[in-house]
Parts: sequence; structure tokens; C-alpha cells
Amino acid sequence: MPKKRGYHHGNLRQALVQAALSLIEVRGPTGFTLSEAAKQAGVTPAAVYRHFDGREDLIAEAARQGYEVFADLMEYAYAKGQPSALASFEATGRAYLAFARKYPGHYVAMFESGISVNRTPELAMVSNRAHGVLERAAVELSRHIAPDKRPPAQMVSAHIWAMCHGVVELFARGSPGTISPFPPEELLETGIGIYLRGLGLLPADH
Amino acid sequence: MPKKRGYHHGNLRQALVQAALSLIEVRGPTGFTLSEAAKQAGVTPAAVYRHFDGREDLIAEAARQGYEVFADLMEYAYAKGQPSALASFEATGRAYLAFARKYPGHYVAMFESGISVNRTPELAMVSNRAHGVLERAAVELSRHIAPDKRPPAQMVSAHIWAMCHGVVELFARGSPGTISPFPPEELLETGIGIYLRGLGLLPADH
DNA sequence: TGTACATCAGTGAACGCGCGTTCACTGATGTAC
DNA sequence: TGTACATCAGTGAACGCGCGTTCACTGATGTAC
Repeated sequence: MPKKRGYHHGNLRQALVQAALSLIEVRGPTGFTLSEAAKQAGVTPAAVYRHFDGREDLIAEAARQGYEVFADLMEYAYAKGQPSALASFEATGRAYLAFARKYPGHYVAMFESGISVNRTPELAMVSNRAHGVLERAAVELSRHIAPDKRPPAQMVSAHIWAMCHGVVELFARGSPGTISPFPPEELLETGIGIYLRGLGLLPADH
Repeated sequence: MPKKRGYHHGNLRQALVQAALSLIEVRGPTGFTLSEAAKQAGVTPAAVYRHFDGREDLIAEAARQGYEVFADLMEYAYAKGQPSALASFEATGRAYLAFARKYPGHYVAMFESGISVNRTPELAMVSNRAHGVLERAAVELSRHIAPDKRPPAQMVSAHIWAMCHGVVELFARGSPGTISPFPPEELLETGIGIYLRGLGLLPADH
């Protein structure tokens, strides 16, 4: 049974989110306009207001869906690494980059659009869920370090988060003209490797 | 002899750059408008065109001046660390963060405004000068690592660059509502420390 | 199965806005004699 | 020192544009009987 096409769109809400995502990906967070998203969904700008409070609200929904996928990916990666704390930790780092590369529109909506994570309780919750995975992995990892030379787990997670974010911003979504000297995946892999060696969690002579 | 005030501004070009910088800092790269910069400099929007080709050109000049200061700071930090390769390397990392915190307007114009570094040859050159310092520091540092377990110097510099950038973006210029668990300086210091230990350049039991 | 009706997702016209940019102009400043 | 003149950094009015948002409306869809 084919989807009915006609006066009523059928699933305009999600179509608008998709349009917003692809626009954000192509044009950047600045370039996104509600009017263009509406046009891309084959609809008048005014129709958007049947489903969203406005431009910001549409972006926020795109970001929310991104966080949802992001958190799922992180949890999946974590689970796959278990029961090894080290494997789980490394996997979540990789998942971060993988997400950024696979869902660039979502990534920009989440991290570069200026949408505050505290905009709605729902957004805050799903964002916490995502970050929580990395922190849990860091806590477990910390247990394998001698207490006297163990940095706070939250700090470890912040370091890795920062490196992931930095690699993504600088080398995975490079500004035009900037050429990355290495594939981002390799850069992140080796970077995290050296860091973990510094924590005494990987053999030094490798 | 007091600066003459009157019909002619005297130093409008630089006044516009300053206005642009403070607007970019406050409103973000999106929020910056040529008209508002002109108003802030006490001048009609049309006057801007006596000194710049337009909006983009004004942002590019702000970015260029930022790169100039940035490169100077990096070179100064590097020189201060000499003759120790390690001290120079660490100092340049710190200088990155210090620049981002001291010149937030410049930083945004340089890294978040969407201005390509290849916009003009002059911009490309000064950007290369800045990056060159970190790479030089990384090359010197590499000499202290046994060749068989030495990652490419360019990779080391990319790792540190990524971590600096990540710390700045996530923890130093935190989006509203996001609270950093540690001061960015401490985060970067410890992060680089662990990384250098991973390279075998710092004692493991510290 | 057919009809009357309520619902509500869309239209399309209109709005006010601030933007970047252009243009002919003006009048202060600096210079030549 | 004074005058005539060229320069050029600013004005201010005007432009076309696309934006986000509002509003009364319309007509397709779904439901009650």
C-alpha cells in the first residue's frame, strides 16, 4: 500500500527535521533557514509552525535526535568492549568520531549550532546519557590504575572527550583548504593509545 | 596634542576591527553584522566600504590580526622554553590556551567564523607561521624518542593541537549551562603531561 | 453504505525588520602657490 | 600668512532581499450516526 500523497503531507514533522539536518550539514549552522527547510520539504514556511514553535525549536529537535543516536552508539560501543574496561573505553572514543563522520548534520546541530543543552529537560537528559557512557568507562578504567598515580576519572574522560572533539573539528570536518596530514581515525587511535600508555594502561615498549 | 575629533574619524579602519572583534566575541560569528560594527564605531555602514571590501573582508582582517598575535605568542613561548625541547613544547601548548582565553574575539574570528585560511596569501602565511612553531617544537621533541617507537612529529603536533582545541571549545568557552569540572588550564596541563609520559618523555612514576 | 460534520494540516498573502551594498553628495583636511 | 583648490573620508537616502512570523482561510481527512 503506497503512502498517500496529497494535501496532507503525512509526516511533515520528520521531513522538516531531515531537511534541517541536510541544510545544516551543507550550509553550516549559520546558513540554516526555516524557510529553506520548508521549501525542501515541499511546504510553505508557515506550515512549519504546525509542528514546531519556530526556527530554534526545529534545530533543537534535530539536536535531540542526534543526541539520542549518539548515546545509543556510545552505549553499544561500551557494551561491545565489555567486560574489558580498556576495550570499552577505547571503543567509546572511536564511537565519538564515527558518529561525527556518519551524522555530520546531527553533529553540527548538537555542538556548533549554539543550541544550549539546557534548553529543555529532555535535551539535557539525553545529553547526560551520552556523556555518562564515557564517564562510566573512565571510572572503570581508573580502577586499573594504582590509586596514588590515578587522576580523577572525570578528568580522564574530559581529556578523551577533548581530544575526540579536537580531532573532529580540526581534521575530520576540516575547513576548505586545510588538509589533514593523517586520517582522523588514525590520529585519534594513536592519540588515545599514547595517552593510555601515559596512564600506565598499555605496555610502554609497543 | 590631543587626537583631533571631527568629521574625519582618524583611525576608522582599526576602530572597525575592534568593534568587529568585540561583537564577534559577544554575539558569536553568526551574530556579527557590518552595520552594528559601524554603529559601534560611531559611523554609517557605508563608511565601512572606504576601508574594507565588505563584511567578509572585515572579518578576515580581524582573523589576520589574531593569527599575527597568536603566532607571536607561540614563538615567544617556544623561545622561552629553549634550549629544552620539552619545555618549549609544553609552553606552546599552554600558549594556545592562553591566547584563546585572552583574545576570545580573535579566536572566534580565526577558528569559528568560517573564514578560510586560504582566503588571501597573507592569511595563509601568518597561519602557517603559527602552526609552524608547534610543528618545530614537535620535531625537536621527537629527537628525544627512540626512533623505533617514535611517531611522526607531525602526528604529535596534531595530537596536541587537537587536545588544545578540544579543551578550549568544550571547557574554556563552555556553552551556557555547561559547567567544566576542572579549570581548562589544569585539564590541558595534565592531559599533555599524561600524553608526554605515554611518549616516554616524562618519568612514569610521577 | 451514505451523508453531515468536526478537525486540523496545509495555504498564500502580508508584515516589519535589519541586513549588505550602491550612489551621488558634502564638507573637513591638506597642499600649492 | 592667506587664498584657491584637490583630495577623500564621511553622509544619508535608497535599493532589493530573504528572513521569521502572523493570520484568516480552505479543503482533505476522519468520524458519528
